[in-house]
Amino acid sequence: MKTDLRVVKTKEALQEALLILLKEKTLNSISVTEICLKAKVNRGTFYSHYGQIENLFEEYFKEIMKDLITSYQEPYKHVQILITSELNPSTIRIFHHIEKYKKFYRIVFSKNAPLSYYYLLFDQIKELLKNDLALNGEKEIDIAMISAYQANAIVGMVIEWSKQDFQHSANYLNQQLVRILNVN
Amino acid sequence: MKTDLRVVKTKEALQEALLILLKEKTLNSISVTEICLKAKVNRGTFYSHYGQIENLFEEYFKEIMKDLITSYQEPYKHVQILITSELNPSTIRIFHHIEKYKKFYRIVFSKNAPLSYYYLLFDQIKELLKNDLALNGEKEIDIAMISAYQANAIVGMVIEWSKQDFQHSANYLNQQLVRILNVN
DNA sequence: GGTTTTATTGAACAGTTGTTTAATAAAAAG
DNA sequence: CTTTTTATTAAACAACTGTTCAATAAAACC
Repeated sequence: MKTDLRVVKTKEALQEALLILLKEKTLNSISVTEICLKAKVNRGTFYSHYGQIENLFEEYFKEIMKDLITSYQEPYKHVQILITSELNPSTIRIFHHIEKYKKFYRIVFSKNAPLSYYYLLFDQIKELLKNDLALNGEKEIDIAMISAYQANAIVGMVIEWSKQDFQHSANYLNQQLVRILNVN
Repeated sequence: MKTDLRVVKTKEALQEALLILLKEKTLNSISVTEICLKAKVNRGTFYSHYGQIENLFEEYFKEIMKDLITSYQEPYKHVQILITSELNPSTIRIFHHIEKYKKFYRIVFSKNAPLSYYYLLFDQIKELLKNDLALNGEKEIDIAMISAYQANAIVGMVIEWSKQDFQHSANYLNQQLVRILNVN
């Protein structure tokens, strides 16, 4: 099962066309026709690969998710002493990753973005946190539930952050997270 | 500034048409043309009021949000065996409300639903929780952040719940929430 | 009840959508 | 290099979109 070169080419062309158009206008003012025109790809070909523009963006967003994983796993390095013992230091990197790609997260968190983008982020953070999850003999806890709880709590902060157009620094978010966790 | 009777009538007609169509097919297979045909309303009139179908559903969803508020504020009755350590009396009402309207929350949490629905729910829960928020002299905590954190944590559980098509009971969700809060 | 204001209508518009078809061109396989 | 396989293309399709316009009808106002 090789990947046909033609497929790779057209997908790349469509990806790039979308990125170019996103610099000029908003995601849902962009039409399929327009993307295909810029990518020099037949409209039928677009539909056979993606079906809708959202799926094209989603494919790009998956690349960004890869950066989230590596960012999360990369320990300390960029952190300036800050940390308390209460906070899992890896968590820290999530906010920095988002700050780095805030241009795209503005789209992800915009009102008419489909939930599918949100879910990609949510599922990824859930997965990352799940590995670090230490349940001290709490047998009755539904792992899926507590992971969803913790992951989405962090995304909640990001939503708040995005609503203020990412004015705060990533470090501020970390600081707040530490304090919130200490309240409980 | 009175509300013109004609406006009320057309909006009601459009609302009802949407609800009827939602029983037959999914939200994004429904066209504006179709709604207007069923509502006996001119397409131009639809556009002058809503612009897109999502806004029509949003208006309906706001009605459901009113139920969330009254549900949350109404004193708790439905439980037979009341174990105080296992019950979080305020949040259980949120879970019951969602269970009651799960038919609509399936739409709200579907992959291609716009984030705007999510935000309506999130903002409402945030608001409800904010009133009950007791910060014991934690001056440095950003109220907006901790509210977003807590509200979205609960919504996170609901996402997980919806991904299992609301198979669990509202009581199960609440039980889990209590246990999760005790871990911290 | 008569007048004024304003929401709704119908019709038309160019443009987009999503799908399908046979023809073509490009890659893979031998 | 030749054959086979398969992705892409162009063209055409009915349907839907979003917008605009003057004409009409229905409320609001006094």
